Parts: sequence; structure tokens; C-alpha cells
Amino acid sequence: MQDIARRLNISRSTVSLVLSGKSDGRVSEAVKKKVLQAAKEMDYHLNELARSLRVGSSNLISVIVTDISNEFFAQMTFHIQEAAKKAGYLVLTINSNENDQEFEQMARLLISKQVDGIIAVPTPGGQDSLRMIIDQKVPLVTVDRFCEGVSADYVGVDNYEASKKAVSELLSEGFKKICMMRLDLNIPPLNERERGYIDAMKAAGQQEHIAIHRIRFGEEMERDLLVPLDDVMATDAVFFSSHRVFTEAMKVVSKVGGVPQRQCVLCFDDVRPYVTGATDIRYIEQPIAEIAQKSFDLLLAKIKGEAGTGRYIFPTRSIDRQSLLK
Amino acid sequence: MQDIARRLNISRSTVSLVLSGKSDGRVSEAVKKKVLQAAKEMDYHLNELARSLRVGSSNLISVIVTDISNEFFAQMTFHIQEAAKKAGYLVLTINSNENDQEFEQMARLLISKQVDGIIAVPTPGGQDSLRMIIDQKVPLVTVDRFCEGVSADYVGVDNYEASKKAVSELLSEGFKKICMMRLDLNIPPLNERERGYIDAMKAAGQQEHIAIHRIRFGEEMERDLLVPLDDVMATDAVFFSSHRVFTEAMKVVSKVGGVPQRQCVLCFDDVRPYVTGATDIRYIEQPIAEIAQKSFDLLLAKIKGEAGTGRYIFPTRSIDRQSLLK
DNA sequence: GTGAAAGCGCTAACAA
DNA sequence: TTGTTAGCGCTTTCAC
Repeated sequence: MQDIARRLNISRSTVSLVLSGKSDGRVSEAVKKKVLQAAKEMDYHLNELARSLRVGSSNLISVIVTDISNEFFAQMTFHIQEAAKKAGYLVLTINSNENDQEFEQMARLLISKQVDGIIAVPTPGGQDSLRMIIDQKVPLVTVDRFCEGVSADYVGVDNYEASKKAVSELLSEGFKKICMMRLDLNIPPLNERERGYIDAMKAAGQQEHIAIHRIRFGEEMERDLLVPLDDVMATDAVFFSSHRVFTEAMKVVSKVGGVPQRQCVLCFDDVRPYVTGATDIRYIEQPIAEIAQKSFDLLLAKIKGEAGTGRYIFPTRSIDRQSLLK
Repeated sequence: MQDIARRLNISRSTVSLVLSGKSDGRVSEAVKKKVLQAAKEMDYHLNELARSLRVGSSNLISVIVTDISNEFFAQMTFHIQEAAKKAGYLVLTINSNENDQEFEQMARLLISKQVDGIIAVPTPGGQDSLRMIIDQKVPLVTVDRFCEGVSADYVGVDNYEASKKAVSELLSEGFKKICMMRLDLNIPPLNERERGYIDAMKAAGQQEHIAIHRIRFGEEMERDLLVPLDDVMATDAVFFSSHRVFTEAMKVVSKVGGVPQRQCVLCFDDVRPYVTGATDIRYIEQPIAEIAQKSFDLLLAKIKGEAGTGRYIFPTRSIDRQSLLK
């Protein structure tokens, strides 16, 4: 900047004025043109770091998910990024790996980096980290998992009702023995989905068929999937409480020849691409794009200083065979 | 920092020394302890922006993919992020949406943000943007797609050989009429995979059965998939040139009852979770984790000033029915 | 072992 | 319309 000022025999502030687009009428057109010209010739790129330091905002936000390679979070992140791009923000994506310590450590690092805001999927015991973020006056929006006792915005769906409804539909179609497979993570959405399943089964008088298989995430995953396999194969239908457990289960099942034909599969989150054969697969759809957009809008409002804290629940849709075929 | 210095009646430089861990023997233990204590009490977070400005490195890198919601790129990004985390870097993820202008614009923004390096999946016509990055002396590693005429590191696989081999295997098993479905993007990996398919068909004397369906990405996708559907259904096997075209095709096929049982499906990239039923599904596996790790290692070496430019080709594996079952 | 002072590249109030 | 100046929060050399 100094360089281009010297070259044109003008001062740095004039150059700054032009380059940051605040020259409306304050700088003559002639000078303006010369500055722009010189900047292009020298392939000059403004140092945003210095600008951020000076003006006190980095135009950086962060999205902390448990694992970006999880399809649901990957899609959510994509939509947040596109919204952020339009508003002039870049996004740092972080994986917490479901780990409280990692979450906390990364949150501290982000605060150090002076991010303007954070959209986070809380880890199971992450209340303290969330509170720390709020204490540091960094705008925060939580998404997907509601965190009790933390006064941050929340965006998500009604997991209980969605599960209950979908399982009830299965029951009323004649699938009686329905078991559930869920990850062994103590997080609200999975717990809610389990409650929904249980209540649906009870309401249909099928309480003796309630069977919930908890799958540990990580090393033990394959074993945990294999152990109850015979029981699972013997049911009328299987309710997978999330995309991740479904895909992992399918990898295992593929080794024993796939899902039995008469069996119905219900899953939380879009599994349409998995409908390759005769298997009756259905799913509960969350409006990911809307959730992402809302999360970003809320964050932006918070950054701008507007906003009060709230909870935003989006509707889900049960996609059954019929919906799939039309 | 000033605050904590004042509170302890010492100078800012001493505080800085302690907090940045450069106090080895230069600061007394007593003072050190007091500083650390005070920092904790005041919930002090170092301003990395200022540090970056001063020392001239941001500890930020960026990964530019076409679309983070694409499973292959999501996984690649995950592994890069974990590698970066270990090395003390945070990563800005960007979607180019296969668009040269967006890529260029984002690259400029990243340079402004003073990122220490960029790992990029080039867009079809992105040579100029890549050259610009190199001219600005920002370390650059390209991945997945080789970009002719740009002297940047490249990490990827041998798409031609992998396709040729997998298609040949299918042919030798008796699947004769094999068609290929690919996205209508003019990018090296897809072109190479097509060449591999064609050469395999020719080598087996099946040139009259060569049929390549180009699917446009975006709005027209569903239509492009629907139009050749009857022809595709009539083949012995379908070779999908990428994960994305496969999943999109499956969404469409699910509406007409799924893949015919006698038909075999071959796909580039891991589709194991899709093996839900009787369909014979196979795939070509890229070692994503290794590719990601290598990309980051190369970038880090470049950042550290070591490194010469090179191409790194990783081996693929054909996963057939047998491998799937063991 | 500790402090004073300069400066990273930029912006913004104020002066000219 | 343009220039001068101070300072964002940190690191680092050099003197004490």
C-alpha cells in the first residue's frame, strides 16, 4: 500500500480510501482510477489480517460439527458456506469428533483467531465450552442438538414427534416386530428418537417387541453391529436412528448378502440413493438447507447486534414408498 | 495483555514471553506462574490476528473443493483437517461449485486473508487462478485433478488404469453389454476413466456395445438420467464414473423400482453402504486418507520452504463381490 | 531476568 | 480533495 502510494506520489490514506471502496466523492475520479490501475498492475492484494486487526472484525465464522465426513453435516456445512459467502464471510470448519476436550480446545483457538461467530453442533458434555464461548461475547448458534441450560440460539427439528409418527405408520401397515439401532451416544436427538420409537410401539400394543441396539462409535462398531445381527434379521422392520449408523450397518450387512427382502428399513435422514433393489426403504427427511440458512441468518443477526435468543424447530417429512415413486 | 502486565506490575514483553511459551529460563518461575495464573483468572485469550500480523504467518490453510457435500471431498477434507489440526493449522473450506470465476474470486480472498497455503481441486478452466496463486507465492497443492501446464504439486490416482482394469474384469466375467454414465464435466479424472472404459471394451472386442451417457450437472440432471433409462436398463452392467452420478442415478432409479437383479453395477469410489439387496455392486476404491495426508504433508513442506514440485499417484483397489463378502 | 521501543499493514479522526 | 498521525495487539531486538 505504501508502495503504490509512493509510486503515485500520494498518501497511504488516499490509497486505503480507494481500495476499501470508501471513496464515494471523497477522492477524485482521476486519482481513483490511477490507484486502481496501479493496484492491478502490481497484483496487489489487501492484507485482510491488518484490516481485521484495525477494525476489530475478521469476517470469519466457524462451523463446528462432530465430523464433516458425515453426510448430514457435510450438507449442512455446504449450505452454511454458501450463505456465508454471499454475506462476505469465510468459514473455518472444525471436527469435534464427539469429544468434549477437542471441542473446547478448538473453541478457544477460534476465539483467539477472533472469529466473528460460531455455529456449533454441541458435543455430549459440552455445556461448559458453550458457556465459555458466550462469556467471551462471541455470537453463538447451536444446531441439530439442543443443549439444556445454555442460552444460545438453537435450530433443529422435533425428533420425538418425527420418529413416533414414522414408526406408527410402519406399525399400522402391518410391520409389528420393529427394532431400533442407534449409536451409543448420549445426545438429545438420538434420545428423543428413541423415546418416539418406544412410545409408538407402546401405543400399538407392541411393547414386548421393543428392542434397542446401541452401537458404539469407533473400533467396536463392527462388533456391536454383528452381535445382534441374527435378532435384527428376524424382525419385520429396522429403524435406524441416523444416517451414520445405517450406512455402517449396511457395510456389515453387505457381507452377509444384504437386507432380507421382506424386511422394511426406516431411517432418519435422506437415504434415497440407497434404494437400489427390492428392499422397502423409507426415511425421515430434515430440511437441511433451511436449517443451515436459518442458522446463518441467526448468527448474522447476532453479529450485527440485533437478535434475542430463541429456538427454531423445522418440520420433517416422512418419505414412504409412495412418495418415493411419484 | 497490557491489562495483565499492569495488574502484575511488569511489562508487556514479559507477559508475551510467558504466554507464547518462549520463557525457557529467560523469565523467573515465580513471575511465570503469576502470569499464567492471572491469564486464567481473566479468561485471557491471545489475539492471534495481531500475532499473525506481526510474525507474518496466519496458521491458516484452505481447502478448495468443488462441493463439500460430495462424499469423496467431504472425506478428503476431514482427513486434511485432522492432519492440519495436529500441525497447529486451522482450515478454511471453500466450494468452487465447479465455477472458474468463483474459484478465482475465492482464491483472491484467501490470499488477502494471508492463508499460509492452499490445497485445491482445480475447476475445469482454472489454470489462470492456479498460476495467480503461485505468482503470489502462496504454497499450492492440487489434488484429484491434474492441471496441465501448472507447476504445482499433484496428488491423485491413475484413473485410466483403474477403470480399464475394473471394466476388463467385468467383461471377463461375462458381462458384455456395459454402458458408462458420467457427468458432463470436462475434467481429467472423468476423461481418463472414459478412456479406460473404451479401451477395455475394445480390447474385449465389444466396441459395438460402447455407450457413454453424459449427464449434465444441475437442473438438467434428472432429465439427462431419465432419457437413456430404457437403454441403460437393457445392459448387462453399468459403469458409473463417480460417486455423485451414481447416487443421483439411484435416486431416479428408485422411482422405477430399483436396479434390475441381473444387472451389475460398477462405480468409482466406495459405495459399500449401498449394497442393501441382491444387486451385484462393485467399486473402485481410492485411498482417500492417504491422499489427504500426502496433500497436507506436501503443503506443509512447501510452507516450511523445503520441497520441490512433484506428482504423487496412489494405487486403487477393485472391490468385487468376493472382497465384499470376506 | 526484565523493560523500552519499534513496527507488522491497515483505518479513521482530524487537520490542512 | 488529500495528508498527518495515532493506534489495533502482538513480537522481538536491544539495552539495562
